[in-house]
Amino acid sequence: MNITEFANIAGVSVSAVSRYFNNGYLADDKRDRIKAALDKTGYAPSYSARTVRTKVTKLVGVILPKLSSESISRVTEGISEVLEEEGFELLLVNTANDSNREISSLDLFRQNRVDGVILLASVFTDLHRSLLNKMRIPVVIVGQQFKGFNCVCHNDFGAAYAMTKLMLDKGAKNPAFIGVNTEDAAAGRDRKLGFEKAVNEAGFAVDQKMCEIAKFNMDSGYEKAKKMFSGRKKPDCLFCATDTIAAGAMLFCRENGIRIPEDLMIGSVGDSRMGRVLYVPLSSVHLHYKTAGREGANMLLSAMKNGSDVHRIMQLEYDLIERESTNRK
Amino acid sequence: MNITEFANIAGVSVSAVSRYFNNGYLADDKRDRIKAALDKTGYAPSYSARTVRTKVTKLVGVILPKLSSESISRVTEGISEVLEEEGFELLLVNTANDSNREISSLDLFRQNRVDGVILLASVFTDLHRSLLNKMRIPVVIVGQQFKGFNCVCHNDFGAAYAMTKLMLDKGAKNPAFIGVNTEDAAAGRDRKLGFEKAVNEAGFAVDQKMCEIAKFNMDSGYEKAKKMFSGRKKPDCLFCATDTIAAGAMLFCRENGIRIPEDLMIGSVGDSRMGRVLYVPLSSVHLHYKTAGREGANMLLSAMKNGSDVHRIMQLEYDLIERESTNRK
DNA sequence: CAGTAGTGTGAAACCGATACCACAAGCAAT
DNA sequence: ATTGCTTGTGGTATCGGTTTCACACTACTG
Repeated sequence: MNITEFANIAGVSVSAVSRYFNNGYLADDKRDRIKAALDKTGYAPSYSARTVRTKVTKLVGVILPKLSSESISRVTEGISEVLEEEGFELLLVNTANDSNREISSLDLFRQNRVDGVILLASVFTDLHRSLLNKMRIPVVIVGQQFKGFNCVCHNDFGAAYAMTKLMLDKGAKNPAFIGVNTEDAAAGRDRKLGFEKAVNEAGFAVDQKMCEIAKFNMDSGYEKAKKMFSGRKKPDCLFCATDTIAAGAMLFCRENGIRIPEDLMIGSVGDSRMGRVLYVPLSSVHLHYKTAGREGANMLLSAMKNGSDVHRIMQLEYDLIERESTNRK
Repeated sequence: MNITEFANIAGVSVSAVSRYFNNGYLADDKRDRIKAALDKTGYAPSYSARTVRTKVTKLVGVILPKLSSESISRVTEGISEVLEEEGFELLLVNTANDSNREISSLDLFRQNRVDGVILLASVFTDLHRSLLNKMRIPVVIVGQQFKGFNCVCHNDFGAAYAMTKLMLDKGAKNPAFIGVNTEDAAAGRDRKLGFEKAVNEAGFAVDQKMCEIAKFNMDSGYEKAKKMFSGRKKPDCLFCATDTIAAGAMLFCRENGIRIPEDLMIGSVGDSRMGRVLYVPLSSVHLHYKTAGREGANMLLSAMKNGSDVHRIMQLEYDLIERESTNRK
């Protein structure tokens, strides 16, 4: 059923039906007739036909590296809360950490498929920059700081610094580090830098032999902890870039009789739900993921409304959460 | 830029451009000219215009109750893997456990917005049934069994039965239960029934005073465990409908000196990542969430292709995972 | 009472694509 | 020589809406 057929059934003109769904220049009797016919037929106008004319899709593209991650799904939840409130729907693309997929979906969105894009990516390249510059619709990047674009990010540096400092203040002398790929500027590079700054400020030199790079999963955390403890020098505090990595490292400690926090303090970033219930409750740094999603969505909304070319960067702060794993003395 | 303008720039007819993007009846020289013009102009055809004519959106609507749940995000990941492979994109609606939102988004999808729908809902009502019957596009339900519709579900009954039986076989005599709302036929009702069957088979009567209904979160699990242990009769084994609830219950046990598994065995369903690293590693039942997503997507794909009216129900099996929390004797 | 602002109307143009059409050329099989 | 099949072609109708337009009718305002 299309608008013409429906208009005939309702006994009004096509224009009247269109006006019914849009502005209000319509007499009450026609409004009633249309409402009645609507109940009877269940007619609903076609989104795509409308979009052809208006160029408005009421869709926002969300590009993310994976779905089954607590931090990412919290961000997404924040995004969806705000956007659904405003009548937008989410076109989700899971790139599975594949950079090509990121590029190709940005390219897809470049067409009149969505009104705006929210991008959660971990690694940004020049290719990203040139593609993002070509976008004719607003884009907001969440979780990373990428100069010249709208961003909502966390204070990853500060978070890592604060957690490392906490452990050093408690008397640790041999700090160790398990991070992630430093091409990831937020979770990789900045958290490493924050760790290093705290170590240096405490009067120590960063021993790169005590620094490992892991993947974003538990097994990798386990393996890196194993490697670290196989050396001669034993660390007495360990900073992990994510809770998941820390959980893996803890697993190794438990199996090998390394007591936490007596022999080794452990702290990380992310404050995931599991932290509370680990065999030693994990000190972590809470990042406001959901807020980041909400703010990113708000930023996008205002960019879509005003079409402004001004780019804003918003950095969210953190909360240090102390639990048993750093509770020495 | 539209197809006409682009065709002029490329020096070919509008039809030629359309054919370039669709079927292949096109001479090589024109193909080359179009390719060159494409590089120069960056033209891309409009999806909505195409959809008006073809009625194909290449979009699948996914309705889910929340995003930040490990099981749901694993299902979604499975869905996205299969559908993106086939060139479909996901239109995600997060209903935040709001049944009205479920209804309204089904209604939205009823229009020509998507080619098919995957529905992850926990509670099904008659309203759902009537609305689903009105859908003119294929729908697949994942995680629940709803007669008369395409479903991919888990053996929730069997999973709960197996876990409870495991604990009873180890000698437990006072089984307790913390479940979820039984309006949720899968995680609520079936897991309760599975528990009850195992208890009855072991020669005990189910004591409804030892059965609590919790929400899907850790704090709720904690509270219900507290309530349960405040009574005179103390359970010696506890089945929880989800790992998260079990984790909350464990938290209570730890705080109150209840030893696991010596005083209380605990087992649950879901096999989430945290189970391995809880202070007592948690026995659980692995459900194939990601596979459910993949199979649901496959089912939808074939329904969209064949437009078949035959409804299939696929039930996935489970794997019992034994860890410390049930390791008595 | 003229002027004008606001409300209301349906026909027709328009949005940007694809499907259909009639027709042509090349080639192999009858 | 005729036929049938495949490949290739551009013009145009069509998809299902919205926006524009010219015009009509009221209700104020000065």
